[in-house]
Amino acid sequence: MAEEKDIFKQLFDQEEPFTEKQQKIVEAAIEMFADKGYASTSTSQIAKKAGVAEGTIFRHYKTKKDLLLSIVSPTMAKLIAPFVIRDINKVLDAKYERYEDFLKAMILNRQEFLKDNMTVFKILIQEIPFHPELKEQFKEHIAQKIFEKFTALVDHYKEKGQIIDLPSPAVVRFSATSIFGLLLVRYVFLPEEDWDDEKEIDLTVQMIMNGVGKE
Amino acid sequence: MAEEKDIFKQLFDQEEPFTEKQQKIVEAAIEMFADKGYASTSTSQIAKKAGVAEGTIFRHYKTKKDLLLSIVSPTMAKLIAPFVIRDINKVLDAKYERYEDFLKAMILNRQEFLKDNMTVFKILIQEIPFHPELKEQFKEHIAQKIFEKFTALVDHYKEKGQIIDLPSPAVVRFSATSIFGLLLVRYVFLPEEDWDDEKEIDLTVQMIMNGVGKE
Amino acid sequence: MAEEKDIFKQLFDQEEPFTEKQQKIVEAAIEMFADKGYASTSTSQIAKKAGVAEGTIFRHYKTKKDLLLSIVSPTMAKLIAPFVIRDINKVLDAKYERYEDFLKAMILNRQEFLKDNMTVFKILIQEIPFHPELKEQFKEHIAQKIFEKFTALVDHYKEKGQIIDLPSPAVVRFSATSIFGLLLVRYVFLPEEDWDDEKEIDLTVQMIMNGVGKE
Amino acid sequence: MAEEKDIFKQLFDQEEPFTEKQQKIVEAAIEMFADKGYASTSTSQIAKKAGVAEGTIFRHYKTKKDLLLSIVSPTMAKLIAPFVIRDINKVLDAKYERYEDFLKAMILNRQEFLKDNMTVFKILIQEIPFHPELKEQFKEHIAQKIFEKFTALVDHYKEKGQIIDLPSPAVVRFSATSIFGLLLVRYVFLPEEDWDDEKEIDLTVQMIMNGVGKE
DNA sequence: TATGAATGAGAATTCATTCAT
DNA sequence: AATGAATGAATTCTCATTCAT
Repeated sequence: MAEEKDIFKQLFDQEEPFTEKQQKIVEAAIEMFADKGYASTSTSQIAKKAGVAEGTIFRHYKTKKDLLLSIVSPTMAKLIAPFVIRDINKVLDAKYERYEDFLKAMILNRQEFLKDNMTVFKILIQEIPFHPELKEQFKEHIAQKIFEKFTALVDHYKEKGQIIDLPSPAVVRFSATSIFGLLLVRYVFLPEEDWDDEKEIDLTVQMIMNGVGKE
Repeated sequence: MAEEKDIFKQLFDQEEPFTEKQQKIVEAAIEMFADKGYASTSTSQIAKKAGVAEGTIFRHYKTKKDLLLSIVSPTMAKLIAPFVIRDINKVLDAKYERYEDFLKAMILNRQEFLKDNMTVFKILIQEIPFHPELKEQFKEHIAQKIFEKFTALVDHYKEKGQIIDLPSPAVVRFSATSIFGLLLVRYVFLPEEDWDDEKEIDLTVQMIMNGVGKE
Repeated sequence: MAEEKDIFKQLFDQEEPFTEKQQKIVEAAIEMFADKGYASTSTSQIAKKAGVAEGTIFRHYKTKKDLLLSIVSPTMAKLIAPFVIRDINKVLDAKYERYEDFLKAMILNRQEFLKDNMTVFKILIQEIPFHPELKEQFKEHIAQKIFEKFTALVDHYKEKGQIIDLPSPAVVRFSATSIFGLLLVRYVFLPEEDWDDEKEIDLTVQMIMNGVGKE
Repeated sequence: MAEEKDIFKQLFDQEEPFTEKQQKIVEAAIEMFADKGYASTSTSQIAKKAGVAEGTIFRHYKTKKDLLLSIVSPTMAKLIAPFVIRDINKVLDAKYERYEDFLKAMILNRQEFLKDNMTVFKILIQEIPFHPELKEQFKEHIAQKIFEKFTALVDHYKEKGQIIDLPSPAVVRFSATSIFGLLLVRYVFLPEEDWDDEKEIDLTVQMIMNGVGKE
């Protein structure tokens, strides 16, 4: 289990040194952006919550939008980190013989990541529609890459005779939206409910496999 | 096909008469709210786009938020219309013997509705997180009701031996997020792509059935 | 004397209707821009002096710079009005047989104009160096045009044998800076001194004529 | 030519030693003040252009205005240096028998000075209107002194029968504004043009002499 | 019903200056 | 001497809302 972390571990960890105040600003901003949305959060409110002068925010971030991007962009990158490693197929081949093992490992891993980044993820989801740059960034760098890799993966397991003969894109969309749906509901829509995460994941994987798996 | 409309037909149709200007205002607001978000759209921009004076907006809507609610609330109501009719089970019993027939009919119907209300639906999805009243309204009146009815439906088809023995809530969540995922991707995330709607729906239903269907 | 006004009368008089508040804003802005300079005058100070809300300024002028330009540009146009009338030579021919008569009439006329527009003229002079658009506007539309017309005029009086055989541009520059110098000192640098305007003008014309006149 | 330098040589040469950073700051400030004006140049921009930290500026100059004055005041003093030497009349008597010789020598000398200090001179001219202290300083110490000495000079040459019988102040103003006009146009307004300096000066002197000279 | 000028609270951002290191 | 993070007052500009016409 520990070794799985190796595969999916976060690839981008080079954070610049933050001053104490800057840290406070980012924390305050994350909390407020998630709560009320970027557009409805004023820099003066952020400053007050962070316990700094308003000017201090603009010493570290040229604009309010810069602050948003500095929060959201790294998370976007980390979100797809597991999919950008080279030769993912070979690695998976060695590690996960069955599609469902891979699915479960991946869900667990991304869930772990989301648990730690739930708030920023919420901001990401909420703000993407309103910021063309974010949308673009997301589409080109994230959605595209995940889709490609995932399709390759499905092809891979298809060849091994584990997946039924449906168009790979459909399988991918189905698998992805199933997982995305679970995580969205679990962490964004109804985070306050009691969840038996292990069981939910098992069920989801099981149902996906029933849907696309071959005997 | 005409009869299906009977079941899912829209229940709330009592619109007050709009003046021409008011119509223009609402149209402009819908377009801009969907595009840039409620908080980032100014009443002056709406007025300009609608070709009316700024004051005119406030003749018809006491506040900017009133304008938002007047747009979004009716759509929320209509969205669940199919699920609030009494004795839905009996009706379904008579009409759709199989779970998958029901699923397909429902998806087709809601898709039709979304096609006509895509923009407002987008606004609804985008603004819910930022407006506690909307969130509350949505949770209590919409999600709750759909979940209840849907669970009853699943129990209904379970009794008929068409659904495997998983906890009904899990089946509901799985079915719902699969459908919701499809519609979300289709109409909110990637509306510009070319879609073979009929086929996508069939595939989705098929996979859901593979996931939860018996035999 | 009244007829001279005909020749040099202001050509651009189409002012849009100002609201009372707008008038107040412009008056306050003119006074303060002249006194402290554009950059050192804040819109809140202008608003206070004009007795309006700060927002009102931006209802009438999109930006602070717009306010400046709306004040300065028309004056720039009016300043050269006398030189843009067609067939100025013919008119002059009929009216002023001698170069010095023309000079005196023109100085008197422009002096009249400056007396009425001293403050805006001061702003113009002071702000031109700091605003590339103004500089450009001034160079291309004003300086250029005056220089051309003036050169033609000098040629005209040269042909009549009234001006000595120096390069026309030099004569123009000398005449112009002599006049400009007088007006600058009189109205911008030392407006508070007691001046015998008639006499100063006569002296200046006399010295210019001594400098460039024949015989 | 070397001896002329004696007469007009700069009187104030005691500059304090500048650190390298300080030098950079002053250079940056001069360039930016001349370009955008004092009020529109921020200390942070100066710091960036000078390649120093913002705080460093305030190590050397208590305030931003101090920085301006430290740049502008010495130039103001040097500008009138030639006129503050005692017994200028006697010196001139010995050196320049004719008014026009004196004029030409002086213009050449001041032109040399301006050529080396054009940028600071531009700042001086541009900022005087906005800073009462500067204005005061200029009027009392500069304009006043030049005017007095110049008047004495004109009287001096009048007695020698070289200048016609006009009121000396008028002659002074005329001569001064002619020269000032030339230098202003040459170095502030149109510095980029090609100038035949020698010739322009000769022409100006000639025209002044025609204007005020006897025979 | 419709207008649009006017408002004042508040938004993002800039700025000269201070101070601990 | 030099730094650069921090400040808070001030600046330009926006915005939802009001109201006399």
